[in-house]
Amino acid sequence: MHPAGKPRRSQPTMADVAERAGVSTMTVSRALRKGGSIAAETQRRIIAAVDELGYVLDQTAGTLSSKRSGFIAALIPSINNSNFSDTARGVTEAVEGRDLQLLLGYTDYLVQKEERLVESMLRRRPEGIIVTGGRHTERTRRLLLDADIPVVETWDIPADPVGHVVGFSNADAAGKLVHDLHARGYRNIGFIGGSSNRDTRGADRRLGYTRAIAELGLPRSRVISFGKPPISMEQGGQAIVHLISQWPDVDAAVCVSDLSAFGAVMECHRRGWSVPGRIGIAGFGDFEVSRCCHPRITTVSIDGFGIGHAAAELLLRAIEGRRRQTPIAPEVMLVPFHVIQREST
Amino acid sequence: MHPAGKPRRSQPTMADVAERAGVSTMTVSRALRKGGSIAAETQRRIIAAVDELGYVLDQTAGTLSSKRSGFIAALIPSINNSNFSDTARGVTEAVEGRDLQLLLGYTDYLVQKEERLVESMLRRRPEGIIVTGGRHTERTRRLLLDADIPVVETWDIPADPVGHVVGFSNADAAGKLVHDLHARGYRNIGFIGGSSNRDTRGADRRLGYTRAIAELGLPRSRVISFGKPPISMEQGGQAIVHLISQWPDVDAAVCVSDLSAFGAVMECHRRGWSVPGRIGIAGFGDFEVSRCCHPRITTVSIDGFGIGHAAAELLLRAIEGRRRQTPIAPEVMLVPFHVIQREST
DNA sequence: CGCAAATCTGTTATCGATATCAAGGGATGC
DNA sequence: GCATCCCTTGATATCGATAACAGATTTGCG
Repeated sequence: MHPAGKPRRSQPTMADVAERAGVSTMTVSRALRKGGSIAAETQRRIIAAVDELGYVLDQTAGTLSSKRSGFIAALIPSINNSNFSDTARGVTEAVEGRDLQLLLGYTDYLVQKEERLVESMLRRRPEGIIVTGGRHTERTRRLLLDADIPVVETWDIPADPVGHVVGFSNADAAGKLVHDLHARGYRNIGFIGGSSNRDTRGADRRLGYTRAIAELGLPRSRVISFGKPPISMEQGGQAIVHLISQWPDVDAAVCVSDLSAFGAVMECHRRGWSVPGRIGIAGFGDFEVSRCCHPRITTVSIDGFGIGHAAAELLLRAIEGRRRQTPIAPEVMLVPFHVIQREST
Repeated sequence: MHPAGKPRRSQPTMADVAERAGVSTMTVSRALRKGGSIAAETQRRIIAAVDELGYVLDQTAGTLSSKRSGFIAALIPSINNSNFSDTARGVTEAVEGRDLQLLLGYTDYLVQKEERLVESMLRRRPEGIIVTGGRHTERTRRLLLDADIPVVETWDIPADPVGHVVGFSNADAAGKLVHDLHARGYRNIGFIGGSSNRDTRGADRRLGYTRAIAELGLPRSRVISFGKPPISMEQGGQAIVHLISQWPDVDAAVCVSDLSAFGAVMECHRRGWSVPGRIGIAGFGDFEVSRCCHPRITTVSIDGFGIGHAAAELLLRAIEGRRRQTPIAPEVMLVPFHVIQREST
């Protein structure tokens, strides 16, 4: 692979390339980046030297001198949730083609972990950062503000945003779902969610449920809190059993996400409880599994990909604005949600 | 947030901290990293200065002078597949606590995209890299070899590994599944997969299926290739309809992954075809949906988390060995797979 | 033909940290 | 009491690229 007789001591540097091509490092630098003014012949020679040496640009050094790291950070709660992986894809696709790289981090729904991640991201001087939700530790807020880079919060409408926002009200969305169920005749509606507020969006959905129940004057709210959020399919199955045994008159269940809704539907199936005959079940998030299973599950559709894409576009505009010395004003972008009526209710 | 009357011009540097604490930058550097010899009182003063200034270490500069980037790269095909997200979690957890950060990339099952990703990762000089599968472009191989860092290939057993390996034979695993179905009395076994070899592991599974069919002397193989890999739940549902209409005597279907198997099972349900009465359906990967749906789906269980964890451990050992000037020899670690017999066959 | 503009390339300084070596000062040992 | 060692701190050089400016060459155009 390497020229014999000349043992490589370490990675070749730009100086090695420059020497081989008979030019200065500055010329090499220009040849390797678009937009540099350089003679075609010189460029050809340099590219050849790069190939022969197997040279790979050291972006670390470049970042230091140009003060542009060339990457943006995005933090999402979980890699396993298709809503957030859609968002990550949206960000990825929006960033594609630009000379920016995406660095992803997973907070595991924990604000403390978010704080550690934010700091370790900032150490690498991202040009912008996308976070999920509006609840952060005090120190996280301070870090984000002091970092002096554009910030976008997603999947939520924070009361006191750190920077820009691309999100929706989880409470309103869940409330809308409850109202729709009510309109279809359901009266004893329960809620299935996780047993802590760790998942703040889940907590907001429960809030929206409770509020809607009150608005509609329905009997006291029937809430099953089960398992560490985000709750799984399996836990959804267990929770529906609890719900029905605790309040036998329940005629519908709103689940904190499609995963638990799916688990609930399948468990009912297994026990011979008809869905929606015995009980209607609705989810949240419009995961593929809800579209595909039998019966198909009523849910709230959120365009996770769109959120990611819009957040990234907004971030890029903000970064661009800052580069041009014309910062843009903080924006709050509301994304729509839709209740999708399917076979399970 | 900032001290009034003293407008910040830019991010504070270590020199600012040093000045405020009345020490040299070298002392600040030592105070901020574990293991530096430093007086407790000095450290306290420095930490105080850091807090007051809101200083965040610039790791870019640190990387340049210490020649240690402090991160490892991992490339997986897709963020949406729970097998690979499990692997990513395994890597994350193995890396946690060490002073290493994980940078994830998604190849979208495309070797060309992998090549671009590898290069852009290498630009940032990772200390090691984990890739998925054993098929790469020539240039990717060269980049990885020239990079002179530990490499681990996962989820496969490459014929000619680039570095270390943590994987299993997808062909053998699929073959085992077919043999088990045969043992249970199935004779007309079909296969449902994607319509290209873009997903190399999927292609290997099809190969294992074809080989097993030949070994068992079963009638010619019935393969439905449907949709761009990785095929979705929805596509699995469409494929099973094709399979049955094309070969009405088929009595079992092996699906390239649990997602398509699930889609197939649900579609059968919808059409009133009993599973496994009319047809047995098996998947691959042991996704949560297969454990949870009704009927539960027979599948091949692979410990994706374990693969990630083991790959990271191996990589860390290799990195450590290299630091100590005692490189470790290339290792091939086989991970077990199990056919899990469930209700769908 | 001549001068200005455009194109291409090189020199020098610099980004912000850490490696390395050296030195000051107090504790310890004999 | 003096040498030795350890602990702590600092000075200087350096990592590998790019910014900014300047110089050299070519091109454009009246």
